[in-house]
Amino acid sequence: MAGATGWTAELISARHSLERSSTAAKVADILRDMVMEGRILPGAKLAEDSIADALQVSRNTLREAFRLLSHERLVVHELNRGVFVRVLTEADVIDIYRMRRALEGAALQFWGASADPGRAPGVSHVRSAVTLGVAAAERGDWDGVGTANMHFHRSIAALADSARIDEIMSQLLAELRLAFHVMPTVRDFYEPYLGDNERIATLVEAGRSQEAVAVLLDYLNRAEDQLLREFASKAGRHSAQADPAST
Amino acid sequence: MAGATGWTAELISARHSLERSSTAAKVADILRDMVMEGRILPGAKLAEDSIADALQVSRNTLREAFRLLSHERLVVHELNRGVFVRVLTEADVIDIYRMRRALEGAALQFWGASADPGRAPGVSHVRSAVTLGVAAAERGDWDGVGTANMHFHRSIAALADSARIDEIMSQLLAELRLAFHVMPTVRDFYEPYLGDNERIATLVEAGRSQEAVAVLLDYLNRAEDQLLREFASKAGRHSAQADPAST
DNA sequence: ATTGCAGGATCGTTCAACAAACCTTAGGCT
DNA sequence: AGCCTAAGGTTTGTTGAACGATCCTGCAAT
Repeated sequence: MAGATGWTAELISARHSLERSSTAAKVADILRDMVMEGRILPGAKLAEDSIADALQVSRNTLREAFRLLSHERLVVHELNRGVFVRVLTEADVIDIYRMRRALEGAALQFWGASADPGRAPGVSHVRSAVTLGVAAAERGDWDGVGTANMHFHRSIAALADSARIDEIMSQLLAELRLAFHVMPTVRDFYEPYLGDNERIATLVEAGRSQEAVAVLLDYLNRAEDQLLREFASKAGRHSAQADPAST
Repeated sequence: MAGATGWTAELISARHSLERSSTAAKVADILRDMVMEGRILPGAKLAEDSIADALQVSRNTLREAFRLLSHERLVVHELNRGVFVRVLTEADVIDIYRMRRALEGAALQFWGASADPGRAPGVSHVRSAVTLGVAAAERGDWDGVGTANMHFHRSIAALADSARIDEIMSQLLAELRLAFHVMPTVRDFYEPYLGDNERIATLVEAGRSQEAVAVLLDYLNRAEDQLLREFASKAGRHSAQADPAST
């Protein structure tokens, strides 16, 4: 680009590529991607032998990768039975949204109030996530809207400026993606909330954090309800033929 | 139907007693206790060979135990260098207290408001933690006061009634115990806060959650400051001659 | 329809081995 | 002396094989 400074910046951004990582971490990366993309569905068993064979790693290393993923709650480990892709229950969804209310709400209320321009960088990230989502919606890219929505909520939590909160937040959103597999189409899920995000961003920029919290909590309530409704309807569909009384 | 369901319910409550655990988990338990009691100090290296030899387990299972502990942030794993007992930095303390403000504050504000007796159980736990602390203080058991204080804050977070929040909270308090090793005596740390806990409990019982949040946040500020001061004085003692600018 | 009992499959754990990365130490150079 | 380099020993990362323990499946028996 410009010159010498462009060099170093480029190098820094490429630094992660030479951050060595154990093969267990790489294996975990591969499996995580497949789970998140829905190529391995919740409830599926991850057999040690077949996966170790397919990836050409030893069972011991694969087991270390499993530990990493179970720590992220993407898989569950049952003693002597193996590991399975996590199946979210209604209780999980309720719990996750309860935590989101706590983290995002607190971030907005305690740290979103600083209206002075000195702490604007965090707020500007919120705004850019909103515009990103609007742009994606305008070109009909509902997958992009979903990604932007995640950015939005992560930027809300990031107002607290805490590495731990950021990490937990990413983990919660990753978990939720397991639940999104029950959604028939992502559009129905994300479309209603574009306006909410915009309103929250505006309120934060105006320093009216109390009102922003109110909108956020209302948003979380509706999103949670929608997910739970989808869960209930799916459960109904499944137990219909599992009912043994009709033989 | 009434009789049969009573049976199974009782069985479910006793189910945990036959929950077997892997040897890796047992090894992690042993090491966790030693770290928490200060028998292994922060910064110490946990060599695989010697520990595996002492505990009579294979290196592989020991490494699985290490994963568990590093997930709890009690040890850190450096690639090709080994695992070390976590050394908390000032930045860590700041971050942990930021998270505590978010979780405990949100729990108190969003879920502590329910003054109806129907949701009293959670509030009663807060109260009993307070009386436990007072009793310990009266008999001079300052270790007991510390334990009661942890119970108190865990019961505050438990108002949210979320398994995830409970887990994170326990983890944060466990991490903080690593920092407490810098405190000369625990009494100086806990004594000033007995009154705060009592006041918070009373406010919660009265349904005045907004005021309770204020007291709690003030408490967290002071506790954080005290810890950071202790950190600074210790660092000063260590690097006194490393700073050539001041005379 | 439930119970009891093989047989096979999978997991938990150990062991021994080797390559790779790290740390220490001894020389060699200016 | 002080600094760089190279050799050697030590510890970690990963593998492959092995064996007991546990779980699952199918079939026979009541």
